[in-house]
Amino acid sequence: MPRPKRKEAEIVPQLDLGLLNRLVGFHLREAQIAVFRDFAASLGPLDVSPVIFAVLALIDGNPGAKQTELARAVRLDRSSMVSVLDNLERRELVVRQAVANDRRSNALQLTAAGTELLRKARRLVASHEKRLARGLSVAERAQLVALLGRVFPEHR
Amino acid sequence: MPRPKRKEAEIVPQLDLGLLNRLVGFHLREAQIAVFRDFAASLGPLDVSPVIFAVLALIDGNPGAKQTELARAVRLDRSSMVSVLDNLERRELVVRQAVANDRRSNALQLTAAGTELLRKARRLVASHEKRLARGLSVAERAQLVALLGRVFPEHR
DNA sequence: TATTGTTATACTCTATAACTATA
DNA sequence: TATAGTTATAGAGTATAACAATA
Repeated sequence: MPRPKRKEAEIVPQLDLGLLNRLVGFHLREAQIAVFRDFAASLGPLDVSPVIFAVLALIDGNPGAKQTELARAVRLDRSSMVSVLDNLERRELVVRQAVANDRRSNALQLTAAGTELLRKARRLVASHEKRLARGLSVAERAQLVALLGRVFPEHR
Repeated sequence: MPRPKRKEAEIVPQLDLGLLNRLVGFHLREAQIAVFRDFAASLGPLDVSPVIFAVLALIDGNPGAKQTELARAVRLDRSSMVSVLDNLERRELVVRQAVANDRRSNALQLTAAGTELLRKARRLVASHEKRLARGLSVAERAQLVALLGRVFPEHR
């Protein structure tokens, strides 16, 4: 059986990254671009972005949460959260419910469809996470999470 | 001397992050937002974004680099690199030079002003990096960089 | 045919400021 | 006065598709 012809090792000239190679910020951006693209490829068909996934998961874990609380948790401005929730409500995944004591606030709840979509999304996110950390052991992945959590802790 | 009145410990209700807390992608986004904001606060006055800094540093370390090579190195589309370089050329930080053998390509070079701006930017980036990793030891910071470099290695 | 740079275009994401209704 | 949600608006950043010049 003949050895399969080896594909030409396309020599793509790579630039010297120099000092960039030592910067946390640079690698953070690189990693985030790759992760975001894989996330989009995997969850895009469900029309679920990272922010939407986070919002659905947060409402699920904190039923009755207010818009401003959600906004703070995902680091968006209150006004930006409005369009996210408009989107989710239009898709009948979330409802804004009236709050008894405070007629200014909305209490957010998942609909049955929202819960169901979240269930599907969670499965896709789980395999996405597995993919992105394919080269890391379980301990290394946990350590990456821990180290990331210590970047600008004063901003949390 | 009277003990200074302690500031009220503002009790801000925090949502339960649930499974988000275990996701690399979630923490990556959190960290990047914080890092980007500090970068902008520090280098915004110089009108230097992360991409612009990377491009200046890359041209400095790879004089004569072509636009497409730069685009690949910072993970932008060729067409997006055009506006970045239009910006830098308008500010007389970079010049597009003709290439002898290939009349399709441009060879990028820093001007004296570009070199000088990069020098200032490097100093600001150095203190920015120090700030973001304030809570990490030197070894931990290096490990964070190493771990980030192993996220989606197949995309590099 | 393939590559380099370019243009026109459009889209996504997000913030700011000002408004309203409540508290 | 302060807060919750909203609206109108604008800006940054990026990609896609099509094109001309050149290889």
